[in-house]
Amino acid sequence: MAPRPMYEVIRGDILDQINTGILPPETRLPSESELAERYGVSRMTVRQALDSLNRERILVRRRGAGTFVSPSRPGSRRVNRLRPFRDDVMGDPATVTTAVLLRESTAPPAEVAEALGLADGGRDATRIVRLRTVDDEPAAVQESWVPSTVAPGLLRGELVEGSLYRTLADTWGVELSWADQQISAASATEQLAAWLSVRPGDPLIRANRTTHDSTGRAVEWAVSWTRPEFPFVMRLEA
Amino acid sequence: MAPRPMYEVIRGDILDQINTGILPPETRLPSESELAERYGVSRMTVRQALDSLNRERILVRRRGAGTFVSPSRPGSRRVNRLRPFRDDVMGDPATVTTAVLLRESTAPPAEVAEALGLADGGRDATRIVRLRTVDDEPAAVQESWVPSTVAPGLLRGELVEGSLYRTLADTWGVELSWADQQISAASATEQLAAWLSVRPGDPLIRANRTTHDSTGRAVEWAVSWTRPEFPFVMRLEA
DNA sequence: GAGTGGTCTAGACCACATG
DNA sequence: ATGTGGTCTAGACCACTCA
Repeated sequence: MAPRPMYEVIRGDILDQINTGILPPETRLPSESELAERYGVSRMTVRQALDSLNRERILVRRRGAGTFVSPSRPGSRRVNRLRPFRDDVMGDPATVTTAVLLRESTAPPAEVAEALGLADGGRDATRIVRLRTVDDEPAAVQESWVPSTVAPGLLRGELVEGSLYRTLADTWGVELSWADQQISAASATEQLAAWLSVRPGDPLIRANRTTHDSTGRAVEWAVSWTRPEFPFVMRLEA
Repeated sequence: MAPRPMYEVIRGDILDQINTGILPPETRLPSESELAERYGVSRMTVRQALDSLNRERILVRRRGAGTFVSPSRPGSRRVNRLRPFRDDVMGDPATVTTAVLLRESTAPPAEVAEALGLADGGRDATRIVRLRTVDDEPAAVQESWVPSTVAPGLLRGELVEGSLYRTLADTWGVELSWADQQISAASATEQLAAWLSVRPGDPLIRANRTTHDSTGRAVEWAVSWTRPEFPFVMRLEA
């Protein structure tokens, strides 16, 4: 028993036809009335499917003219989302690995302590430096700071699938909610160059962010250096 | 005559009541049937209003329970927006200037033509290279390609306040809608270094994007090089 | 003028949450 | 058991685009 609603079936059919190239970009779809007849449903049901695809910009609707496949390229992944590293990687990598380069418990530098809102008391935090590889290619080095008050014992336990976000959620019940992120550029230091298999001085994408949970508490401060071959992809909306 | 659709009227009423505090967070709204009766419309029309507010997370709907005002106040500022350069600059710069370094009409390279969806016919485009300064400091070089079919005559006219987006909107009625953007890093070439007052080889933020209008048509392909002192800031949501 | 999408109706049956 | 939202119908009139 999987009685999917008809509008989801129709939606899925259209999506398949777009992804397989049966419906190339700019193609006009059959009219609402024709689709309704073809599926044996009412026009309102067809509209539920078309409207949802229209809202996601996969289809473009023009009154009086018809419904068309959006001319945009299929790089349709949305990346302005807060989520684990591996979900942000473009394409379909076979393997995404994590190597922990360093893990220690220490007082964070002033800049980090301030971003995390750590007062004079309890300014202890866990620092984790990881190397992420994509298809055996070194892609990024990530340095994360998590206050001890958020995740006591993070120093010792295993990371769930190498993901700090998964670990915070599964082990400490931290509900990640939002992050403020800055993206810039930097030259590779000797150390970074060695880890990332580039030459010292080569350009890297530098990002830092402060991550908050659903209560608004800062739970992580992180900085990362990523090779330019692995750009940050995002969609901007008007 | 302002024949606004009824579902927009209902939507606006509810939004007003939320914003004025008449409907505080977590409050339950009247049921669909009751709202339908109150407004003298059918239930499907009420659903159009409630569904749209639900998609924006302003309302939360629970089957069998009711429709509620979302418990969290929406974050005040959205940052992942498509907008003119000066609106993206951090802080409160006194001056943001634009110098046009180059403007020509030519056939774009294959990569650009493909991104813009230009077929063999009519592959003419206008190329504009601009230097943006913030408080007299060179901040970014932007190179834009706009198909001649989108903005014929762009080669000659003035740019509205130095903004290509404003110009496209005001002069050609182009409604910008969304852009897919990639952010990476690159070393400054001799030319870029001279324009941006950095040394050749210094790291720069490299971004490229394809901008679409409300019909889904690609209207601009752009690449920019920005000094690391002017990072890209964004908010990530879970 | 013919066809399209945008809006709307007045019903219906269902799955689900709550008392 | 009652009421809620989720899905769906078989019509209708309108504004708009395009030939």
